[in-house]
Amino acid sequence: MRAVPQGLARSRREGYPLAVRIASFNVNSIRAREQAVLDWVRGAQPDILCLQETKVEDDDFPTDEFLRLGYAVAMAGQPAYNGVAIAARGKIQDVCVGLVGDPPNADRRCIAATVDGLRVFSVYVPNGKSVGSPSFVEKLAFLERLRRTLDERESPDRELVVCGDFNVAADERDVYDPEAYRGQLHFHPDEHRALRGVLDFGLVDVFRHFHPEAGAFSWWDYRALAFAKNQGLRIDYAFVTRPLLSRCTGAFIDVGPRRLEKPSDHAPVVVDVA
DNA sequence: ATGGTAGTCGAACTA
Repeated sequence: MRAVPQGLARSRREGYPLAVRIASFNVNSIRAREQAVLDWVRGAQPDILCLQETKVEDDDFPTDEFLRLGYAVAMAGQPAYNGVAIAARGKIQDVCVGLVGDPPNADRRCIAATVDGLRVFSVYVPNGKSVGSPSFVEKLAFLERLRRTLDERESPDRELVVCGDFNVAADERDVYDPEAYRGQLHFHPDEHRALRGVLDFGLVDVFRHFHPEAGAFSWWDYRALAFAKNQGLRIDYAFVTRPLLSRCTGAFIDVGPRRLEKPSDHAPVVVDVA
């Protein structure tokens, strides 16, 4: 009997490339959400899970709990704010924290790693606070540095997935009320330009590739009964290079966790690869 | 309703 994590046996198909389920989940505190996230992992069985807004220093991350489920974890955390991680059933290699051109002591908003030959990014783009604010300028600069990081370190000709909370709704279909949001935070032309800059590296929005219809959201404000009224935005994405897109078999947003008591304000995005 | 709720940290900040 070999000591192999359960998931690997499930993912490997003899004579075929690895079948992989990749997920991205802004958990809004991994400590507040620990049981909800672990329960979701047990049910959805992702092979690779990108986490955002873990809001915890690395020593306090529930690493052992993930290990018990068969996942290794690479993390880049800080106290109280931000924090990203990648949990995976496979071996996690070549971990890289931050972006090319980051200022010293930058917020922990990006971690990259290689899992079974697949390059994975978990990204938490700054919210931006309000259009034109210093934080908004930093949001645009972050997206530019992400593009620069991809240019300098990765290739659109190789299999790569960039997962995360981008805090930008890509087009009208991603906003419950596009006319009310036009020009506002999350739906501003400057944000769209910056997001397009990232995608122009050679990335495709996998969920949108499989679901062209409007009205699928990944985030709902905690306030004003936004979830009950389905007043949401789609701001969480899995972007993949063309070589990886050709192996993708489907994608979905799992609203289940958003219905629970004390949920994250985001729902996980899931991508399946043959 | 320039409000509303949630998380961190123990007042105010971020989202």
